[in-house]
Order: sequence, then C-alpha cells, then structure tokens
Amino acid sequence: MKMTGGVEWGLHCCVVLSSATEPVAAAKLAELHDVSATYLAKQLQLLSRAGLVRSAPGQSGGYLLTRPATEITVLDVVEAIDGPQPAFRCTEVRQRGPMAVPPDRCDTPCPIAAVMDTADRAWRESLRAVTIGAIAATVAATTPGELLDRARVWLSA
Amino acid sequence: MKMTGGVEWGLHCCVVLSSATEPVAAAKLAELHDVSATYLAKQLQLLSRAGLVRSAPGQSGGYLLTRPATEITVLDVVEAIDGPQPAFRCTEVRQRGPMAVPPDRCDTPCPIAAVMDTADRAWRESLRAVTIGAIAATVAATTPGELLDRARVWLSA
DNA sequence: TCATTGCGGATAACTTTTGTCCGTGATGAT
DNA sequence: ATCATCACGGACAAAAGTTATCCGCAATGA
Repeated sequence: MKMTGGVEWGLHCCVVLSSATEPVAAAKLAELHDVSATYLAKQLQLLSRAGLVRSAPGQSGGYLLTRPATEITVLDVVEAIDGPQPAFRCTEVRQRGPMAVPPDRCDTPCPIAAVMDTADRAWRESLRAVTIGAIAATVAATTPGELLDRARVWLSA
Repeated sequence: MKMTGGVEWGLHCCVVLSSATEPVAAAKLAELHDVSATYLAKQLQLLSRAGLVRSAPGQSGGYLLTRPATEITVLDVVEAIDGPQPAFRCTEVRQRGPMAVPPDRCDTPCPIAAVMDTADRAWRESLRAVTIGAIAATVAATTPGELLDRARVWLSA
C-alpha cells in the first residue's frame, strides 16, 4: 500500500503558499522543491479543482490559497490529490464460491470490511485534526529565521 | 492509495481457518472463496513466513493457524501480506532545491511526515484492536447456522 | 512407491503511478 | 495591439506495482 507521491508535494506547496501574498507560479514551486514541473502542475490542478487553491493565469499569475491556512486540513489536501476512496475495497468474497451466502442475507456489512472502514475513519480523523497552518507554524518554529527570510525573498524574485 | 487485494483474501482465509481442526489445502481455500489458486498460494506463503499459519506438506496437508484466533489481530494479517511499510514515505523534499535546509539542521522530523506518521499509527492501532476471533464470532452470529454447518462439512470433505 | 501438497523462482499480463508534450485560452506588461 | 507568461486539459509514454501463471523441488502420508 503506497500513497501517491503527489500528496507530499501538494502539502509542501500548500505550506509554502500559506506565507505567500502574491500568486506563485507552478514552475517556481517545482524549482523550489526540485521536482518535475509538468507533473507538479497536475497536482496543483487537482488542488485547484478541489477549491483549495485559486489559480491566476497570465503574466505574474500563479497559485494562492483560497482560504486561511488554518482552515485547510491535511485531509483536504490528501483527498484532493489521492482521491476520497478508502484504501481497502471489499469485493464481497462471501457472496462467491460454493458456500456463497445469498445477497439477500447480506444485510449486515462484511465484518472484515467494517474493521477496515473503522480504521480508515480513524486515519482520516487524524489527518483532519491538523491544518496547513499548524504545519507552517511548526516549520517557522524549527527552521532558522535567516533561511525563512531567504526563502521569502527567493519566492517573490 | 490502494491496499493489495491479497489482504482481503488472507483475512477471509484466517477466519475460515479459525474454525478448522485439520489442515486445509490452499486449493480448497481458493475454491471456497472463488479466487485464483496460484495467487492465493502466494498470500498464504506470506502468512506462513510471518508465523501466523503453519503449513503441512504432503497428502492431507494444508494450513492451520499457529495460535488461537483471538490472539491474531487484523493488523498481523495486514502487515504480513501488505508489508509493514507506512503508506506515506517522506522523501525529504526540504533538503532539496535552491532553498534546501542543510541535513545537519534537520534534527527534527519533517512536520508533514510527522502528521502522516501519527495518522498511520492511529490506523494500525485500530487494526490491532480487532482479532480474527472477534471477526469469526461476528460471522458466526450473523450468518444462518445451517450455512455454517454446510461450510464445515464442505471444508472437511 | 506415488500422488498430494507447500515452497520458491521466473515470467508475463495488467493496472496504476509518474512524467512528458503540445495546443488552447486567459492575463498583464510593453 | 502585441507578446511573453501562465494555467488548463488531453493525449501519450515510461516506470513501477499488482495480479496472476507456471515450473521444478522437497516433504509428507496413503
């Protein structure tokens, strides 16, 4: 089981955008993080479709967050890029084979699927509890101020 | 993000094995669940390597649980088949690009990775809290007794 | 002795992820 | 007005992971 790598990129981009006052071009975000520009563009488009970021075309265009970073959860970004589907998908094996239980007796959900679903909810709940703003605050608190300043300058250059 | 389908098969097999007194052949488990016999064999080998099931070669051989089903958690099966790796893998993007923070300043873990790690722990904790025995009990309680009897007969036949 | 069964490796089909490329349209600077 | 810059979307291709299949081997019990 592996999450798409785009999630990591998307989260880093949102953290960067949380301290941006002017639109930041996709190419700039890609260069900053040293990742494929064309592929990152795809992920940003997903964020855009999900309504997490706003895009401005044309010269001096780029991306900005649509709302305060403290109102965007990690789960928002994960679901925007990775999709809302749970990792486990029940294929109803109990309804197959020689001992198949008839569909009309399957009123209760498969217990196995129920367990996986509970775990998935716990996972999502955990991701929902943290915002981009909180992550940005941690970054600000743990990296040397000089580095942060340089980054800010580099971004607007 | 998608979990390997073998996890579902492995869980169903463990539930079946929890009420078996004699070894059950891999081919039989495959037929019972109507899945690929050769591929299921691979998953069972993973369970075997993880020490969850014991295998007996030769005629009238097959698989049995190594311990009571109440002492095997869903997480045990998931990790045996899907591997122990967390879904999110930090690639340390902060150490890349023109604004890379030097490795020696990365004493604290990447906040993004930390969030994902916490969520992963919550997920695993949730799966650890449920045993195969508990699932088997639910199955026993929600399926008609006649069906259970037929299955038991079919298994030993 | 022999059929049955699990084990491990090699292999291939298939799907998903990752990444590129190009044309289009919108925007602002000159 | 024109032009370079940018996001958007689709088509496409490469790489990785999943889902199988097949084979020879070793072990076991009938």
